[in-house]
Amino acid sequence: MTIPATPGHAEMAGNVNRDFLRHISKLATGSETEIGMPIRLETRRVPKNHDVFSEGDTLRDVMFMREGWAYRYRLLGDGRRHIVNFLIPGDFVGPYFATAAHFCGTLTDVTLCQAPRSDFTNANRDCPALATALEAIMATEYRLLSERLVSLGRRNAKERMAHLLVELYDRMRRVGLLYDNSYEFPVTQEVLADTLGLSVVHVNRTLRSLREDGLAIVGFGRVCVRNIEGLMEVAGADDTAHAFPVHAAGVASVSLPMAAAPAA
Amino acid sequence: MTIPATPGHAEMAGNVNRDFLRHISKLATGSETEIGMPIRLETRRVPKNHDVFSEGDTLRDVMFMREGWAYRYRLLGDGRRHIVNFLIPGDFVGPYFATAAHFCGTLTDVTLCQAPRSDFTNANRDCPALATALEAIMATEYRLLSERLVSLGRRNAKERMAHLLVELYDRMRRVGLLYDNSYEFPVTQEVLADTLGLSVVHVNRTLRSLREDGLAIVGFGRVCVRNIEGLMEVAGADDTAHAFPVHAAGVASVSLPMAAAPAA
DNA sequence: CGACATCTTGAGCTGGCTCAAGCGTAGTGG
DNA sequence: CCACTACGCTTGAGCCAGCTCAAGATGTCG
Repeated sequence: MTIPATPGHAEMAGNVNRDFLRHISKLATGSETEIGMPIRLETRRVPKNHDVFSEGDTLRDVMFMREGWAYRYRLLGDGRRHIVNFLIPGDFVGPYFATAAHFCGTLTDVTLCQAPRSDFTNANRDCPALATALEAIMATEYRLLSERLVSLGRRNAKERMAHLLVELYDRMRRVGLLYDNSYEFPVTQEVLADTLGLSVVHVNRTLRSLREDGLAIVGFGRVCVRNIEGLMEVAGADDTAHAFPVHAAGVASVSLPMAAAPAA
Repeated sequence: MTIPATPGHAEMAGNVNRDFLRHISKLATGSETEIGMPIRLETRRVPKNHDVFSEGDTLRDVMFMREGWAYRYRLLGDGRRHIVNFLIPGDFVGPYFATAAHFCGTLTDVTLCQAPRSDFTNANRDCPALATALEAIMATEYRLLSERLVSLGRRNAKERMAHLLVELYDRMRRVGLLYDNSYEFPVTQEVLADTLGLSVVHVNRTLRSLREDGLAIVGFGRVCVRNIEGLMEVAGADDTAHAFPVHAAGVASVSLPMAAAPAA
């Protein structure tokens, strides 16, 4: 579950998220490297089932996922929980702001790389490409979030589940963590329920239904996609077409200078 | 429904959104003004019930709401619609990206101010405060969106409705458009349904229920809040406490230099 | 005045919920 | 090495929040 930083990834130029990931990856290889500006990326480990930070925390550091799975969540007064988003290797953990607007918990042991927010802001100012890349990442997150919103608002249980599985299929593929149409998925049905706004029982039945339709098998910490076209169709293919590409014309040409920075 | 740019707003210093609003307001007063960098803010009008832009559009301009109500929405293949967000005066319309990820439609006649994305990017680079403010705006939008996500995932119809009304109460108040605990609300029950993931019929019953509880009266293009504490309690006060403040320590001290720019 | 949009209410239906029970597996401590 | 516990998965049964269908009222605009 480590970000592969092999030359094989060079073909994926033009994708900011991926370029940035390579960048992060390279930075994280050595314990600290320069980005034109002095940014020290530290490595931090958080064990499984712990919070990385809590709602309301003031955070000195900006963070990226290096290994493992985490999730953003919020709690309601009476104990109800809603999971906003999953975080996989390469994802920006944030927060975008010095004050965390949500909790962040781990599903597995997690390795983060982090840098003081102030350093980051400076580098951001002095390196337009970095700023653009970050903007792109934010835009992508916004897009994912609104896509999820559409799911909860207007899709039924099966469609929601299919949509989530396709989204993660795509995200895992982008970071080279898709193997033979399957990917690691350390997510219990309870967590899934809190993500999709369903009950655990109904999540179970929905997964069974997808399995019986030969679309995907979810369990034992993995998702095995049997029929990605079918899954996308259930998810609402028209919609996902716009949603998943990270891209964007205006950013495709960005090449992060620090991606070429030598590892220490 | 015009952004008031009266001195009375000076007391609200420290709130980026509001500072920025005043800034936009001032800029829009004259047809063009300088922001240290040459940014020409043009005014554009879009009539009621029209799209400002469509999903997939490549947009030359970055836009802000000056007057009127609009909304971001997405469509599913079979015609289902989901409304992601409402846009009120002072809001950044975006898109954050050159390619629109959603439709943007108007609920009333709308006046926008807009500037070419390229100009904006330059100004953004040369004016750290502007960049920070934009970042804050994005973070706020992200927060609103995840709050809405929690609503759709884990709140029932009444809670969702109350939450939305409180959110808008707060946003309208921030831009000085709250009058005697009521605000303009040019939103049909159908639009409301597509926002909250409910049916029109159930929206109607939910509004009746809130009315009968003496919490809020929604209709005739207005929301009249009768009992804001009660409404917040139904919405889940604990949660909203974190959600609504735009603020954030790290940004509170930002004072946009161009906010002081003289009108033409 | 006709056409259309919006709101309202009743009546019956259903997708997803709750409650409850059973099962397999992974620790954990004696 | 074997209880014992805890957690996650699975399935059945009954229920209900919110849905769909239907019809009428009201307003509005050309």
